[in-house]
Amino acid sequence: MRTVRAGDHLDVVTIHRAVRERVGHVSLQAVYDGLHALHRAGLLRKIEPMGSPARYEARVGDNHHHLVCRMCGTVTDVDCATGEAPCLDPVDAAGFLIEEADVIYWGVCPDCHSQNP
Amino acid sequence: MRTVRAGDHLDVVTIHRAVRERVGHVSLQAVYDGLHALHRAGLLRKIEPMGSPARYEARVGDNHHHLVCRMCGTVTDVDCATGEAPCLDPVDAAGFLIEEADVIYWGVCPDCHSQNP
DNA sequence: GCCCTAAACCTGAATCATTCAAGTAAAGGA
DNA sequence: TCCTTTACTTGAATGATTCAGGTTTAGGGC
Repeated sequence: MRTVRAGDHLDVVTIHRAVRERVGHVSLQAVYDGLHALHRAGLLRKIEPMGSPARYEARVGDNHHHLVCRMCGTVTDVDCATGEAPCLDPVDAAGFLIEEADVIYWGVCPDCHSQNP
Repeated sequence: MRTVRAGDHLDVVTIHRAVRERVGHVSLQAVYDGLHALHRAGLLRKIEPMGSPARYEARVGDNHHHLVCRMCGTVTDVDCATGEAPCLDPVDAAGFLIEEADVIYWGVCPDCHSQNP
Protein backbone atom coordinates (compact mmCIF):
# COMPACT_ATOMS: atom_id res chain seq x y z
CA MET A 1 0.00 0.00 0.00
CA ARG A 2 2.76 2.39 0.93
CA THR A 3 4.61 1.60 -2.27
CA VAL A 4 1.61 2.12 -4.52
CA ARG A 5 0.79 5.33 -2.75
CA ALA A 6 4.31 6.62 -3.18
CA GLY A 7 4.45 5.66 -6.84
CA ASP A 8 2.54 6.77 -9.85
CA HIS A 9 0.43 4.19 -11.65
CA LEU A 10 2.96 1.46 -11.13
CA ASP A 11 2.77 -1.92 -12.77
CA VAL A 12 3.16 -5.13 -10.84
CA VAL A 13 6.80 -5.81 -11.52
CA THR A 14 7.74 -2.29 -10.52
CA ILE A 15 5.75 -2.61 -7.34
CA HIS A 16 7.43 -5.92 -6.73
CA ARG A 17 10.86 -4.41 -7.12
CA ALA A 18 10.03 -1.48 -4.87
CA VAL A 19 8.53 -3.65 -2.18
CA ARG A 20 11.52 -5.92 -2.27
CA GLU A 21 13.79 -2.95 -1.75
CA ARG A 22 11.75 -1.98 1.23
CA VAL A 23 11.39 -5.37 2.82
CA GLY A 24 14.27 -7.49 1.59
CA HIS A 25 12.48 -10.33 -0.10
CA VAL A 26 9.00 -10.92 -1.38
CA SER A 27 7.82 -13.20 -4.11
CA LEU A 28 6.03 -11.80 -7.11
CA GLN A 29 3.13 -13.98 -6.16
CA ALA A 30 2.79 -12.34 -2.77
CA VAL A 31 2.64 -8.99 -4.48
CA TYR A 32 -0.11 -10.20 -6.78
CA ASP A 33 -2.01 -11.60 -3.81
CA GLY A 34 -1.68 -8.42 -1.84
CA LEU A 35 -2.71 -6.23 -4.72
CA HIS A 36 -5.74 -8.40 -5.35
CA ALA A 37 -6.78 -8.18 -1.73
CA LEU A 38 -6.36 -4.41 -1.61
CA HIS A 39 -8.20 -4.07 -4.86
CA ARG A 40 -11.04 -6.26 -3.69
CA ALA A 41 -11.26 -4.20 -0.54
CA GLY A 42 -11.57 -1.07 -2.63
CA LEU A 43 -8.35 0.49 -1.43
CA LEU A 44 -6.60 0.31 -4.76
CA ARG A 45 -7.73 1.06 -8.23
CA LYS A 46 -6.58 -1.06 -11.10
CA ILE A 47 -6.24 0.27 -14.59
CA GLU A 48 -5.40 -1.74 -17.62
CA PRO A 49 -4.72 0.26 -20.75
CA MET A 50 -4.82 -2.06 -23.70
CA GLY A 51 -1.55 -3.55 -24.68
CA SER A 52 0.18 -2.90 -21.41
CA PRO A 53 0.31 -4.66 -18.07
CA ALA A 54 -2.05 -3.64 -15.29
CA ARG A 55 -1.27 -0.62 -13.17
CA TYR A 56 -2.36 0.25 -9.68
CA GLU A 57 -3.02 3.54 -8.01
CA ALA A 58 -4.08 4.54 -4.53
CA ARG A 59 -6.30 7.42 -5.52
CA VAL A 60 -9.70 5.84 -5.25
CA GLY A 61 -13.25 6.88 -4.60
CA ASP A 62 -13.38 9.98 -6.69
CA ASN A 63 -13.78 8.70 -10.18
CA HIS A 64 -11.11 10.47 -12.04
CA HIS A 65 -9.83 9.42 -15.42
CA HIS A 66 -6.57 8.81 -17.18
CA LEU A 67 -4.48 10.16 -19.96
CA VAL A 68 -2.28 7.55 -21.56
CA CYS A 69 0.56 8.40 -23.88
CA ARG A 70 0.57 6.29 -27.05
CA MET A 71 4.32 6.58 -27.35
CA CYS A 72 5.80 6.14 -23.90
CA GLY A 73 2.86 4.69 -22.01
CA THR A 74 2.89 7.24 -19.22
CA VAL A 75 -0.34 7.49 -17.30
CA THR A 76 -1.55 10.80 -15.91
CA ASP A 77 -4.60 11.59 -13.84
CA VAL A 78 -7.32 13.92 -15.03
CA ASP A 79 -10.33 15.06 -13.14
CA CYS A 80 -13.65 14.14 -14.55
CA ALA A 81 -14.87 16.27 -17.39
CA THR A 82 -18.51 16.37 -16.47
CA GLY A 83 -18.37 17.36 -12.84
CA GLU A 84 -19.28 15.67 -9.59
CA ALA A 85 -20.65 12.15 -9.68
CA PRO A 86 -20.14 11.98 -13.32
CA CYS A 87 -19.87 9.81 -16.27
CA LEU A 88 -22.11 7.36 -14.57
CA ASP A 89 -25.00 8.47 -16.72
CA PRO A 90 -24.80 7.56 -20.34
CA VAL A 91 -27.74 8.82 -22.34
CA ASP A 92 -29.35 5.45 -22.59
CA ALA A 93 -28.20 2.81 -20.19
CA ALA A 94 -30.08 0.09 -22.06
CA GLY A 95 -31.29 -1.36 -18.80
CA PHE A 96 -27.84 -1.81 -17.37
CA LEU A 97 -27.14 -1.17 -13.73
CA ILE A 98 -24.08 0.95 -14.00
CA GLU A 99 -21.56 0.78 -11.24
CA GLU A 100 -18.49 2.41 -12.58
CA ALA A 101 -17.10 4.24 -15.55
CA ASP A 102 -13.67 3.73 -16.92
CA VAL A 103 -12.38 6.51 -19.10
CA ILE A 104 -9.07 6.54 -20.90
CA TYR A 105 -7.93 9.37 -23.10
CA TRP A 106 -5.36 8.31 -25.66
CA GLY A 107 -2.88 10.81 -26.94
CA VAL A 108 0.69 11.96 -26.87
CA CYS A 109 2.29 13.41 -23.78
CA PRO A 110 4.15 16.73 -23.85
CA ASP A 111 7.58 15.09 -23.63
CA CYS A 112 7.07 12.68 -26.49
CA HIS A 113 5.42 15.37 -28.54
CA SER A 114 8.32 17.78 -28.20
CA GLN A 115 10.74 15.04 -29.20
CA ASN A 116 8.75 13.95 -32.27
CA PRO A 117 6.98 16.99 -33.59
CA MET B 1 -15.00 -7.24 -42.52
CA ARG B 2 -18.31 -8.76 -43.43
CA THR B 3 -18.14 -11.06 -40.44
CA VAL B 4 -17.32 -8.31 -37.99
CA ARG B 5 -20.05 -6.15 -39.40
CA ALA B 6 -22.58 -8.91 -39.08
CA GLY B 7 -21.56 -9.74 -35.54
CA ASP B 8 -21.66 -7.84 -32.35
CA HIS B 9 -18.38 -7.06 -30.63
CA LEU B 10 -16.89 -10.39 -31.50
CA ASP B 11 -13.64 -11.67 -30.16
CA VAL B 12 -10.94 -13.09 -32.36
CA VAL B 13 -11.73 -16.77 -31.96
CA THR B 14 -15.37 -16.17 -32.72
CA ILE B 15 -14.46 -14.20 -35.79
CA HIS B 16 -12.13 -16.97 -36.78
CA ARG B 17 -14.84 -19.55 -36.48
CA ALA B 18 -17.33 -17.46 -38.41
CA VAL B 19 -14.90 -16.69 -41.19
CA ARG B 20 -13.99 -20.32 -41.49
CA GLU B 21 -17.63 -21.19 -41.87
CA ARG B 22 -17.88 -18.67 -44.64
CA VAL B 23 -14.70 -19.52 -46.49
CA GLY B 24 -13.82 -23.08 -45.63
CA HIS B 25 -10.43 -22.70 -44.03
CA VAL B 26 -8.45 -19.84 -42.59
CA SER B 27 -5.76 -19.89 -40.00
CA LEU B 28 -6.16 -17.98 -36.79
CA GLN B 29 -3.06 -16.08 -37.77
CA ALA B 30 -4.61 -14.83 -40.97
CA VAL B 31 -7.53 -13.56 -38.97
CA TYR B 32 -5.21 -11.70 -36.63
CA ASP B 33 -3.33 -10.24 -39.58
CA GLY B 34 -6.49 -9.13 -41.31
CA LEU B 35 -7.94 -7.60 -38.18
CA HIS B 36 -4.73 -5.70 -37.55
CA ALA B 37 -4.71 -4.34 -41.07
CA LEU B 38 -8.33 -3.27 -40.91
CA HIS B 39 -7.77 -1.73 -37.55
CA ARG B 40 -4.69 0.14 -38.71
CA ALA B 41 -6.67 1.40 -41.67
CA GLY B 42 -9.30 2.71 -39.32
CA LEU B 43 -12.06 0.45 -40.58
CA LEU B 44 -12.40 -1.50 -37.40
CA ARG B 45 -12.46 -0.48 -33.80
CA LYS B 46 -10.82 -2.60 -31.19
CA ILE B 47 -11.98 -2.70 -27.62
CA GLU B 48 -10.31 -4.53 -24.85
CA PRO B 49 -12.24 -4.65 -21.60
CA MET B 50 -9.91 -5.70 -18.85
CA GLY B 51 -9.74 -9.36 -18.16
CA SER B 52 -11.22 -10.43 -21.46
CA PRO B 53 -9.86 -10.95 -24.96
CA ALA B 54 -10.01 -8.14 -27.50
CA ARG B 55 -13.20 -7.50 -29.40
CA TYR B 56 -13.76 -5.84 -32.73
CA GLU B 57 -16.60 -3.81 -34.10
CA ALA B 58 -17.27 -2.15 -37.41
CA ARG B 59 -18.99 0.91 -36.06
CA VAL B 60 -16.24 3.44 -36.25
CA GLY B 61 -15.86 7.16 -36.65
CA ASP B 62 -18.53 8.30 -34.29
CA ASN B 63 -17.01 7.85 -30.93
CA HIS B 64 -19.57 5.93 -29.06
CA HIS B 65 -18.93 4.06 -25.86
CA HIS B 66 -19.55 0.68 -24.34
CA LEU B 67 -21.46 -0.95 -21.57
CA VAL B 68 -19.84 -4.13 -20.33
CA CYS B 69 -21.62 -6.60 -18.12
CA ARG B 70 -19.54 -7.73 -15.15
CA MET B 71 -21.28 -11.07 -15.05
CA CYS B 72 -21.64 -12.30 -18.61
CA GLY B 73 -19.23 -10.00 -20.43
CA THR B 74 -21.74 -8.77 -22.99
CA VAL B 75 -20.79 -5.53 -24.68
CA THR B 76 -23.43 -3.02 -25.71
CA ASP B 77 -23.06 0.25 -27.55
CA VAL B 78 -24.06 3.55 -26.01
CA ASP B 79 -24.03 6.91 -27.65
CA CYS B 80 -21.79 9.47 -26.17
CA ALA B 81 -23.12 11.22 -23.13
CA THR B 82 -21.85 14.66 -23.88
CA GLY B 83 -22.98 15.16 -27.45
CA GLU B 84 -21.15 15.58 -30.70
CA ALA B 85 -17.38 15.56 -30.70
CA PRO B 86 -17.36 14.48 -27.21
CA CYS B 87 -15.33 13.37 -24.35
CA LEU B 88 -12.33 14.62 -26.17
CA ASP B 89 -12.03 17.50 -23.76
CA PRO B 90 -11.03 16.66 -20.27
CA VAL B 91 -10.91 19.65 -18.00
CA ASP B 92 -7.18 19.82 -17.98
CA ALA B 93 -5.34 17.92 -20.66
CA ALA B 94 -1.99 18.45 -18.93
CA GLY B 95 -0.37 19.29 -22.23
CA PHE B 96 -1.41 16.05 -23.88
CA LEU B 97 -2.50 15.96 -27.48
CA ILE B 98 -5.66 13.98 -27.18
CA GLU B 99 -6.65 11.82 -30.09
CA GLU B 100 -9.29 9.54 -28.78
CA ALA B 101 -11.33 8.72 -25.74
CA ASP B 102 -12.12 5.25 -24.61
CA VAL B 103 -15.05 4.95 -22.27
CA ILE B 104 -16.27 1.77 -20.68
CA TYR B 105 -19.20 1.62 -18.31
CA TRP B 106 -19.11 -1.37 -16.02
CA GLY B 107 -22.31 -2.79 -14.68
CA VAL B 108 -24.79 -5.61 -14.85
CA CYS B 109 -26.90 -6.23 -17.89
CA PRO B 110 -30.69 -6.64 -17.69
CA ASP B 111 -30.55 -10.40 -18.25
CA CYS B 112 -27.99 -11.13 -15.56
CA HIS B 113 -29.69 -8.75 -13.20
CA SER B 114 -33.06 -10.43 -13.52
CA GLN B 115 -31.48 -13.80 -12.89
CA ASN B 116 -29.51 -12.72 -9.81
CA PRO B 117 -31.56 -10.00 -8.17
C1' DG C 1 4.21 -16.25 -71.88
C1' DC C 2 7.83 -15.43 -68.25
C1' DC C 3 10.07 -13.43 -64.38
C1' DC C 4 9.98 -10.83 -60.32
C1' DT C 5 8.17 -8.54 -56.41
C1' DA C 6 4.68 -8.00 -53.11
C1' DA C 7 0.84 -9.55 -50.71
C1' DA C 8 -1.73 -13.11 -48.35
C1' DC C 9 -1.46 -17.09 -45.81
C1' DC C 10 0.25 -21.16 -43.50
C1' DT C 11 2.39 -23.89 -39.41
C1' DG C 12 4.77 -23.91 -35.28
C1' DA C 13 7.16 -21.94 -31.67
C1' DA C 14 7.83 -18.03 -28.38
C1' DT C 15 6.41 -14.33 -25.19
C1' DC C 16 4.50 -12.31 -21.31
C1' DA C 17 1.23 -11.12 -17.78
C1' DT C 18 -1.36 -13.49 -14.90
C1' DT C 19 -3.24 -17.44 -12.44
C1' DC C 20 -3.37 -22.03 -10.48
C1' DA C 21 -1.67 -25.50 -7.32
C1' DA C 22 0.23 -27.31 -3.43
C1' DG C 23 3.23 -27.01 0.16
C1' DT C 24 5.49 -24.60 4.34
C1' DA C 25 5.94 -21.35 8.03
C1' DA C 26 4.13 -18.21 11.17
C1' DA C 27 0.42 -16.28 14.11
C1' DG C 28 -3.69 -16.26 16.96
C1' DG C 29 -7.41 -18.22 19.54
C1' DA C 30 -9.58 -21.69 22.48
C1' DT D 1 -0.54 -27.26 23.33
C1' DC D 2 -3.37 -28.15 19.42
C1' DC D 3 -5.84 -26.48 15.65
C1' DT D 4 -7.19 -23.34 12.14
C1' DT D 5 -6.24 -19.50 9.34
C1' DT D 6 -3.35 -16.42 7.04
C1' DA D 7 0.75 -15.05 4.59
C1' DC D 8 4.07 -16.49 1.73
C1' DT D 9 6.85 -19.55 -0.99
C1' DT D 10 8.29 -22.07 -5.46
C1' DG D 11 7.18 -24.04 -9.75
C1' DA D 12 4.25 -25.09 -13.33
C1' DA D 13 0.14 -23.91 -16.31
C1' DT D 14 -2.85 -20.94 -19.06
C1' DG D 15 -4.24 -18.18 -22.74
C1' DA D 16 -4.20 -14.30 -25.80
C1' DT D 17 -1.23 -12.49 -28.78
C1' DT D 18 3.01 -12.05 -31.48
C1' DC D 19 7.13 -13.51 -33.83
C1' DA D 20 9.56 -16.18 -37.34
C1' DG D 21 10.28 -18.54 -40.95
C1' DG D 22 8.52 -20.73 -45.33
C1' DT D 23 5.03 -21.26 -49.21
C1' DT D 24 1.60 -20.05 -52.30
C1' DT D 25 -0.98 -16.62 -55.07
C1' DA D 26 -1.57 -12.59 -57.99
C1' DG D 27 -0.31 -8.75 -60.83
C1' DG D 28 2.72 -5.81 -63.62
C1' DG D 29 6.31 -4.97 -66.88
C1' DC D 30 8.83 -6.60 -70.73
